[in-house]
Amino acid sequence: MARPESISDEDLLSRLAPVFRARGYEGASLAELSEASGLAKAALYHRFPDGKLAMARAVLAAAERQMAADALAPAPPRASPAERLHAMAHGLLRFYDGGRRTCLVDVFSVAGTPDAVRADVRSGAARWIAGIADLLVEAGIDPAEARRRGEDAVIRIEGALVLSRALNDTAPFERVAKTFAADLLRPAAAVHPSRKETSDD
Amino acid sequence: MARPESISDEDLLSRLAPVFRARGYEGASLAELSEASGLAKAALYHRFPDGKLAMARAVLAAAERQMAADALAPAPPRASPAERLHAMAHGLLRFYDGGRRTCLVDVFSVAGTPDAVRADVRSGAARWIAGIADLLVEAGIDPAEARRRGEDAVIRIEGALVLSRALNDTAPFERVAKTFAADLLRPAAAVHPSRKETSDD
DNA sequence: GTCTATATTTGGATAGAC
DNA sequence: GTCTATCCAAATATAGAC
Repeated sequence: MARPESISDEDLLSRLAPVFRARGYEGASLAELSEASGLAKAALYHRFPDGKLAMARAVLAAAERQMAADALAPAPPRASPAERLHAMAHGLLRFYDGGRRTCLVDVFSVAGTPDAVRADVRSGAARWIAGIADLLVEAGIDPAEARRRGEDAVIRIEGALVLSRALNDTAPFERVAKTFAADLLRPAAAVHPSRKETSDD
Repeated sequence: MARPESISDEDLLSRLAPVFRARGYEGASLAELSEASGLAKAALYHRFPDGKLAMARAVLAAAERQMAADALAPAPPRASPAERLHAMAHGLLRFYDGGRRTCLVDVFSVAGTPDAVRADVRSGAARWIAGIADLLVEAGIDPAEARRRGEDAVIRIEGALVLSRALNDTAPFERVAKTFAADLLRPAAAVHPSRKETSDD
């Protein structure tokens, strides 16, 4: 521990990520990032010449890779869509630590975050939705409906994370995870036979 | 414009609110708050001796009042639950500017926000859920189920706001608002007869 | 490749004039 | 009740030794 030893990029990102997750882009100070990583500020600038901006983008990219591994494709592609969706729900519970972890899509999309990061968030969220929709299409769901349900899935995940955080109670997120697969595979929606689509305003 | 004229508390809060909404607690700087309000920093401290903390709490309290007026009780109490829920959906669209406005429950619940503000958010979110649940009970829904649906409503609202912000597209929020009333009043849920509740992990 | 030390700007908050 | 001017701490970022 006496000598400065190099830390791998992967390890480094895994230590920086919790700071960005918890504090958001603006809230994550270099002092905190330095302490969390065990590297002095100048060393962080050596690894990330573009500073905090580059750190945030790298953390976001790593999160997307981990999400893809943990949640989008944890079950073998040969498994049934239902099995894969249950595996996805399980992966989401792990990825978000049962609802205690903040989602970067949430904290990095607020104003004040640099545009480059926000653009990454936008494309990442779109890929996330598309990934879920693809799975639902494989399950025999109409593409347009699959797209809607992919959005619904992300909406429920993000909303449950916000509510669990606000209430300081993981129950909402756990409940959403529990009904995740069934909600996405529910029958043809049977939309209110007598009033098709609610025609308000 | 020559003489300093007093501004009403209500007007003042309505000018401070967008800054907190857009930037969150930490992101909202006194420089921005000063510019948005038209008051010098020292004048803001005269109005709010406890500084930014007091401003945030006052803005949050005002938002809760406006939410109560716009969304929770815009339709006459005599109206049917379905009518009141449609009115609520309409009020939500207005309150969140069609999905362009951030929710304070989201941005004020992140770490870095003072505990006093986070506590306000927690109780406010709980009241919000309870308000919706009460309405559903009046509609004849079982109290436990009404509570769940109240949480679901807030989850969908918060999630849709996050997604609309992340994608820079109001469509997700608009879609949630459109199906809001019908989703909350849907039939008995008919929960997956053959596998009650998904027994994973 | 990491460190200590520092430059520079911006943050929240105050003093005191009017 | 608002202003200008200022204080001090913390922010991002860099210089230069090792």
